[in-house]
Amino acid sequence: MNALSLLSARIVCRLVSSSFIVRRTIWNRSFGSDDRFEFVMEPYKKGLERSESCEFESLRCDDLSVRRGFLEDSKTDAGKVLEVLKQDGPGFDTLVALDELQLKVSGVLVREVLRGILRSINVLNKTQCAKLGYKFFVWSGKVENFNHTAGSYHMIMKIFAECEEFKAMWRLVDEMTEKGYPVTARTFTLLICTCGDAGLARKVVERFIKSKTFNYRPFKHSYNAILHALLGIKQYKLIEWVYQQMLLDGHSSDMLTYNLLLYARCKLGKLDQFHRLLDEMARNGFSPDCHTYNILLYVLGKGDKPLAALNLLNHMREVGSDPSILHFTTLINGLSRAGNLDACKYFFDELSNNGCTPDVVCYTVMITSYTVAGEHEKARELFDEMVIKGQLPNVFTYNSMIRGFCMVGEFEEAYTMLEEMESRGCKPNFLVYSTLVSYLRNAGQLSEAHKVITHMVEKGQYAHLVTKFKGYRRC
DNA sequence: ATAGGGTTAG
Repeated sequence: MNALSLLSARIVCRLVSSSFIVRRTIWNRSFGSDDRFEFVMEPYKKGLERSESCEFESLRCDDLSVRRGFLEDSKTDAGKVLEVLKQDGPGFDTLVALDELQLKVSGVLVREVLRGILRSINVLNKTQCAKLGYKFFVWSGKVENFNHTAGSYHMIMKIFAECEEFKAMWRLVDEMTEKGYPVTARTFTLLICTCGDAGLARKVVERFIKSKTFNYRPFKHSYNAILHALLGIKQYKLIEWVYQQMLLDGHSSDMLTYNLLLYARCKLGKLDQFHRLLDEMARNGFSPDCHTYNILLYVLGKGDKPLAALNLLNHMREVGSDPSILHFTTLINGLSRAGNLDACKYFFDELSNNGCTPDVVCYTVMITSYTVAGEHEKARELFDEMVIKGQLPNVFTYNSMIRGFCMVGEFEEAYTMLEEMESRGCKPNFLVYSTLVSYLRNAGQLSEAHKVITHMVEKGQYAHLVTKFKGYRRC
């Protein structure tokens, strides 16, 4: 019995049995809140304490403190540069002022300055940010004993992308090529992300495929590199097109190509084509590997076929490809999308019997499963449990919890969660704010929604994304 | 060494 025949077996089964459910240890809320805070802060502190706690290794300690000093100096210098750039305008010679700072220009300094500019971009200052960024980029590139890296090219390209200076991005790619910098998947991704229409995106792909300077390592050929980059930015439809180009160009698929295509087709929901490719793969003598199994588990989960998934897991063990925590997480995620919470719970309990330990991703997926199934209290319990077990919630976890509180209308608790993540050094991303704002708006709490946006902008974050809130109106 | 698991709401 192989995986392919298992998959085509249309076994529909829901595992609804409370006997599978092991009662979890529940966070004892009588712990003082300070205990809890300390507990959670611990892992974040670890990273900070490393340089202080190595007094017995004086050599390492010196290295680290020198390095830290250099980083801090670079940040201070970057601040000075940004101050100078702010004064740019008629009657102020920015380039002379930059020279007068007499700074030691380093890669770190350039990165910090460009990062600073990137952070400050908003709707109103785009043109100015692009101009200043480029002015600094050119200036620093001329400093003696300093050369830009491909990384700094990518940063200025990112600034141009945010400022919608697309032609300037292309000029930079030409410049990179002329000067012999490696044009990589990162360069490709930056360009493709700014393509509003499919036609333009195809042109970018064509240019990279034909390019003789495209550095597509570690992949065997540029097609796989491009397919992989497209998967990373969820451009599934383009993946199909690139795949067709690849075949027209006379390349044959390898294991990576098949897996990338399978992934794209399952994300597009094209299951017929998915199965066709799976058959073709088998015909060409390729056996499913751990990546393929992962995709298959997702498909079985999303198709609400827990029994078939169970069989596939057994099959994996038989062929010596033991399922890992990744496989269980993928499966639970799929089952959650199918709305089969009982099966999610079953496999979440089952993974420990398979030598796996749930990590932050797995807990987050399970918390999300409870949340979308409307079992917010269970989600809260699991959140507490993961903290006890030493798994550090991240921005995905917090977003899921915040969404849960919003769904049950507990906005005060959602704000508390937001404050908590901020105080623990977990920086909210745009999506976290977007979640809060959407739910507040839908609940008719417009002024509260506005407060969240103001809070976000005051934090100095994502000002350029304000217009991307759903139903945004200037008010 | 090199590819693999998780986000809105509509």
